[in-house]
Amino acid sequence: MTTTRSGPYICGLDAAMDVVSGKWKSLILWELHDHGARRFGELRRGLPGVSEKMLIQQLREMEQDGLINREAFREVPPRVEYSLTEHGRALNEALRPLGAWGTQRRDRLTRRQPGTA
Amino acid sequence: MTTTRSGPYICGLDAAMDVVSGKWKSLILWELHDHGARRFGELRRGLPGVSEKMLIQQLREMEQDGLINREAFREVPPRVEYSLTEHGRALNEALRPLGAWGTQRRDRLTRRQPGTA
DNA sequence: GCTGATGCTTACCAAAAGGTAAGTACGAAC
DNA sequence: GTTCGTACTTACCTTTTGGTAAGCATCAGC
Repeated sequence: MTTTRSGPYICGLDAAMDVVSGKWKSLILWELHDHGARRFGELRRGLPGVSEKMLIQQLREMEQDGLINREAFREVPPRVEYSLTEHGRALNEALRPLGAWGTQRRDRLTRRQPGTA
Repeated sequence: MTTTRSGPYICGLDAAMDVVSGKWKSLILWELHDHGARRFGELRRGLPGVSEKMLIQQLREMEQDGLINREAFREVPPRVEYSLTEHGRALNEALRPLGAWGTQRRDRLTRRQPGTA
């Protein structure tokens, strides 16, 4: 896929979910928001359990969707830095209430099923 | 699966995405928010393209996750009404900024690729 | 006793998403 | 010339998700 995704969206939420769904994307957004520019390897170490293939795949899609910037430095060994674009930062702000809701939900769950979470 | 989902969430966003991801869930939330209580058939007609299997599946998961109520009336032909719980309403509120962001994104896309969306 | 309406359930299949493991390119250090 | 570190790439496989189509249970109306 060489262009940005754009299904026949029914509503705005639809269009946002399309961009944000993907096992690691919200975590990548968070990581970049927290640390500013990060290298590929730093991201990999920051996301426990992600494989290189998955990480790159999600980064590429997010780049195509205009959420992040990729800057490659022509050095050896290579260095590549990822950072949020303006749209990415705005998305992160828009996700904040959802994150807060999720935190409350997680608290509810762990209080009721202490061993499961 | 008889209990609520609860993976080992990394952050609140994670926990929220788990509950909201699923092709029709955000649309169901929106539909219930818009119309209040709705019958199974009304929801099906309100979501263009959804199959009965998918609709029920998503409704069951959302019920288990405490987002919606299911009320069955013992009539013939049967009548079942779905409505948002308090948590469901709170989730909808938390999704509002994300929906707004998505609407902006959709507008950007349609302005730049007029035939694709 | 057949049809219709409603809300499911089931079996089976296709597509998409995700995971594993190995390989590549580059030059610097040894 | 072999090893190291970085950032990928590729082939192959498994798991998850979504879709299709048919069937079921109930009773009212005809």
